Amino acid sequence: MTLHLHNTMTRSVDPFVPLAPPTVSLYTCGPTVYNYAHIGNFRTFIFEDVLRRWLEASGYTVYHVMNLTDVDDKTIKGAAAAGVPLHEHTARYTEAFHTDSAYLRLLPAHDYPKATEFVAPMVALVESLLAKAVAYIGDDGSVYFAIGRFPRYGKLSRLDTRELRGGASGRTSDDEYSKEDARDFVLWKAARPEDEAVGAAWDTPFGRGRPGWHLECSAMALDLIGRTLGTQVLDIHAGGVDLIFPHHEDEIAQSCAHTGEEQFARVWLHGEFLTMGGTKMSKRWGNFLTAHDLREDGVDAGSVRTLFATTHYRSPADFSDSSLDAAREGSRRLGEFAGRLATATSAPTSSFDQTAATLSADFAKAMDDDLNTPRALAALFEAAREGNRLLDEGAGVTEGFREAWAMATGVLQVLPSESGRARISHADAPVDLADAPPEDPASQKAWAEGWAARRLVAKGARNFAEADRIRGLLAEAGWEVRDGRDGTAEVGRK
RNA sequence: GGCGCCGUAGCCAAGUGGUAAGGCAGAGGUCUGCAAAACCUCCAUUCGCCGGUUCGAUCCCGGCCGGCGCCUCCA
Repeated sequence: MTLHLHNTMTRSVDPFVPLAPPTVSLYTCGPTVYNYAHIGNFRTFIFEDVLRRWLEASGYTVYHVMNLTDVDDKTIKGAAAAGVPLHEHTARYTEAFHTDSAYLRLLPAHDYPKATEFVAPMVALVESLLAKAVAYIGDDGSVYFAIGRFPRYGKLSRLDTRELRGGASGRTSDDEYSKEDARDFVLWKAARPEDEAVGAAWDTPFGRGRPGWHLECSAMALDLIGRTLGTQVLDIHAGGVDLIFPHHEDEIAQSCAHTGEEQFARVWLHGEFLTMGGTKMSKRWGNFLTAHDLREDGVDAGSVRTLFATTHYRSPADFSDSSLDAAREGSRRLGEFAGRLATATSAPTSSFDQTAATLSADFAKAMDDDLNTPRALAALFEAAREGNRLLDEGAGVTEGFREAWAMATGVLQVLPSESGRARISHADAPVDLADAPPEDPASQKAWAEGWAARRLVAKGARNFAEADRIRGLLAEAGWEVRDGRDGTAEVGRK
C-alpha cells in the first residue's frame, strides 16, 4: 500500500501522487500572531507535523512552508491596544509561537514567511488579477476579487450545492455597497487611520493600504514554491476545517486566476477541531487553553501528542483533564519500555525480528491509510507489550526492532520527555542526609538518590521497617523507587 | 434556512457486509520482604432509536431522537 490521503476537493481518500517525486511541497496555514496560539490551533499543527514526519519516513523530501499572519484586523487592533507598532506586537507572539512549537516537538518549517515581508509579491499578484480583469477597485478604494468572473469558484466548499442564509446576514449587509457582488472578497484593503497609526499601510499602484488575509497565502505560497521548486502548484495544502470556506476557496480563486493552472494544490487536507466541554475551543467563547499554559503546568509534550494521536485528525476531539491523564499514562508506559530497550542487550532473536516486522507493517498500513494514528498508536502499544514480554523472558533485542521502534515513535513523538530516572546501588549511600528534601531543586535529585541508596542498605540488612520508612519519605517528596533484580534500584520523579 | 460531521464498554477511541483494534480506569493472578514496574487472565452476543435491503448490518438505504461544525478575516 502507498500513502492515501483524504482530499477535501474530491471528498475521498485518494492515492497521494506528488508533482515531482521525491519532492513534496507542503503549505500549512500558520497562526495569526496577535496572541498565544491555543492547543486547538496546535492540534492542527501537530497533525501536520505527523504528516510531514510520515512523508519523510516514507522517503519523500518535504519542503514545508508555514506562514505567519502578522498583519490583519486582530494584529492591528492588538498593537493599537498595546500602544506599540505592529511589528513590535507581532514579534512578541511570533517568538512565543516558536517556543510553543519547539515544546510540542513540531519540526521547524523550512520557511516561515511573514505577510509583512511579502508585500511585493502580493502587489504583483493583485496587479496581475487587475490586468486579467478578475479583480476591480471598489468605490471605497479597496481591491476586490470578482467571483462572477471565476466560474470554478466554490468547488472546494461545494458552494453550488449550498444556499446563502436567507434574510439579513453579514454577507449581504448594506455597508458592502462598494462591491459588485455581495460575495466578492477583498484582496487589498484601502488604508484607514487605524492602520496608519500602527504602521500597517503600504503604497501601491492601486492605492495605499494593506493585504487581505486570503491574498497573503496565495502570494507567499506561489512566490516561495516558484523560487524554490520552480512550480506553481502545491502538492499539499493543509489547515483547519474552518479554513475551507472562505479562506481556501478564495486562495484557489486568486491563485488559479493568476497562474492559469487547473489547481492550486493537488491535495487539500483539513483537520477537525479540538473541543473543550463539547464545544469548539475558541478565544471568542473563552473555552481555550494555550500551549503556553500547558507548559507552565508541567504537562509533558509526549502526553499531548499521545492524546492527539488517539483520535483521527478528521474527527473532532474533546480535551479534558481525564483524557490528558489517560494519555499521560499511556505515554509513560511506552516510555518505560523505551527505557528498557535502551539498556537491553543486543542479540539476534527471531521473536524480536518478528515483532519488528509486525510493528513496521501495521504502523505503515495505518499511516498510509489517511494517517490513521489511532491504529498506528495501537501497533506501538502492541509492540511494547510483546517487547516487554520478550525482555522478561531474557531475550536479546535485534537491531531491526530498535529501528522499527525508533521510526514509529519518531513519527508520532509520543514518548515522554527525559524521565531523569537514575540507577543506584547500596554503595552510593551517603553517611549524612536530612529527612526533609532540600529547597534548592538542583540538589533534590542527589537527596533522593542518597535516600534510595540508604534504603538499599537497610533492605540488605533486612530492616524492612526502615526501608519502608524511606520509601514513604521519598514518596512524600514526589519520588518513586523501584527495586531491580540485581540488588540495585531506580529513583525518579513520580 | 442551506451545506456537512458525529452518536461504539465506566471514560477516550479505531473499525469491517459475516459477527467488535488499542488506551485509561477496574477485578483476579505471576514476580517481589512488601511495593512499584512488567507480564498473564477477565471486562460491549453488542455498536443512539425505529423501519427497509440482504442468507447475514454496527458498517448500505429511509425516518426519528440527540450532539457538533461551517455559511461572520476562528486551526
